[in-house]
Amino acid sequence: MRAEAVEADLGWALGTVFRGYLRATEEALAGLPGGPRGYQVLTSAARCEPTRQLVMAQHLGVDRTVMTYLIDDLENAGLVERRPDPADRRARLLSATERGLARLVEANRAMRAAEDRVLGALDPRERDRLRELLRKVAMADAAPDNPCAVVQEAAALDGTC
Amino acid sequence: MRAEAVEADLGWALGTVFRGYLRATEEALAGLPGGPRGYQVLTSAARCEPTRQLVMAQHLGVDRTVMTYLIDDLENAGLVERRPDPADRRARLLSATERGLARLVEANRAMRAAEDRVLGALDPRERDRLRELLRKVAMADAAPDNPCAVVQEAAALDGTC
DNA sequence: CAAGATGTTCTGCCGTGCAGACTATCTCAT
DNA sequence: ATGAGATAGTCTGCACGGCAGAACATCTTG
Repeated sequence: MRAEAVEADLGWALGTVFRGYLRATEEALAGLPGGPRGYQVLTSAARCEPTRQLVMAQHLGVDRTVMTYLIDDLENAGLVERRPDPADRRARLLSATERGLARLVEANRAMRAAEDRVLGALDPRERDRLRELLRKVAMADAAPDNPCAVVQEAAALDGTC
Repeated sequence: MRAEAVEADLGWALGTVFRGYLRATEEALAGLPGGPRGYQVLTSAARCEPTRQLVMAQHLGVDRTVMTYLIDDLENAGLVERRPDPADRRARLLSATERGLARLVEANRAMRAAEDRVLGALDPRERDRLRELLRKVAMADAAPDNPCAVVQEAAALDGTC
């Protein structure tokens, strides 16, 4: 016996799909500060209640120090807004501006198409399954101590703020 | 309506899972030059026929220039071997040494455990499904013009060299 | 044999993650 | 109330990896 193929390696598949995703979305997010990361920050900032920088950074897997200038760029573009938290003036609450929301709607449309292009090898049923499984793993990984995230998300999904 | 949650974003899920993978495997691959990338190179080098650097780099999504010192490190550790291709002396053929194969077997064992830890939120059936779907997307993305990769892999998997 | 293409390596630039320091603010114990 | 320690955000400096471009050896084609 020699060895197994790289294609069987989870890391290879993850990395390849991730790179494909980055490639496919870079044109969909052209002009948006921060690229995919900026898109995720903007999406998070568009939630019902404003979120603190650090909480958001941890949830998105972005370093604190990177978060600073990532938000700087988005703020300079007029897409998000930083406000001191009245309950803790050390913290800054992040929320999307009207312009940011409009830009997000536009970006969402482009992203749908890009994501479908990434998953082009799968039929619609498989795509949903893959999204679901990835999300399940990611949720468990991102918030082992924060079960309310699921509730928050459900509330956000049906649009009731 | 405000917006959808980040958790619904494919990029967020992919990134989070990918980071979780890197975190989980870094101890499994401790001491192996290049970390996950080195592991993939070593796995690829352990194939039946030696492969050219550039071909391998493209398949693994590694930059040419990075591939150079990645292989340098693995070669210095005595795990892989560079030889000029007799058919084209510009190219270098990469193959794993005996020591590299032994190290790979050891690494594979540790990686199995690490990968299962990453997918801990899924039951065995779901894990297989996720691997399968990811692999399908990755294969289509990595080799849109190289259908024989599947055959090569099948040959490698059953150990017939 | 000349001209262009290709594989590998090297150099330099940039974006990103990370560690550490610093300021402003909060919390808690006394 | 007040002082000690913790925390949010920012800034600086370092390291690693991707990327562009050049250099060199070699192959291929006319």
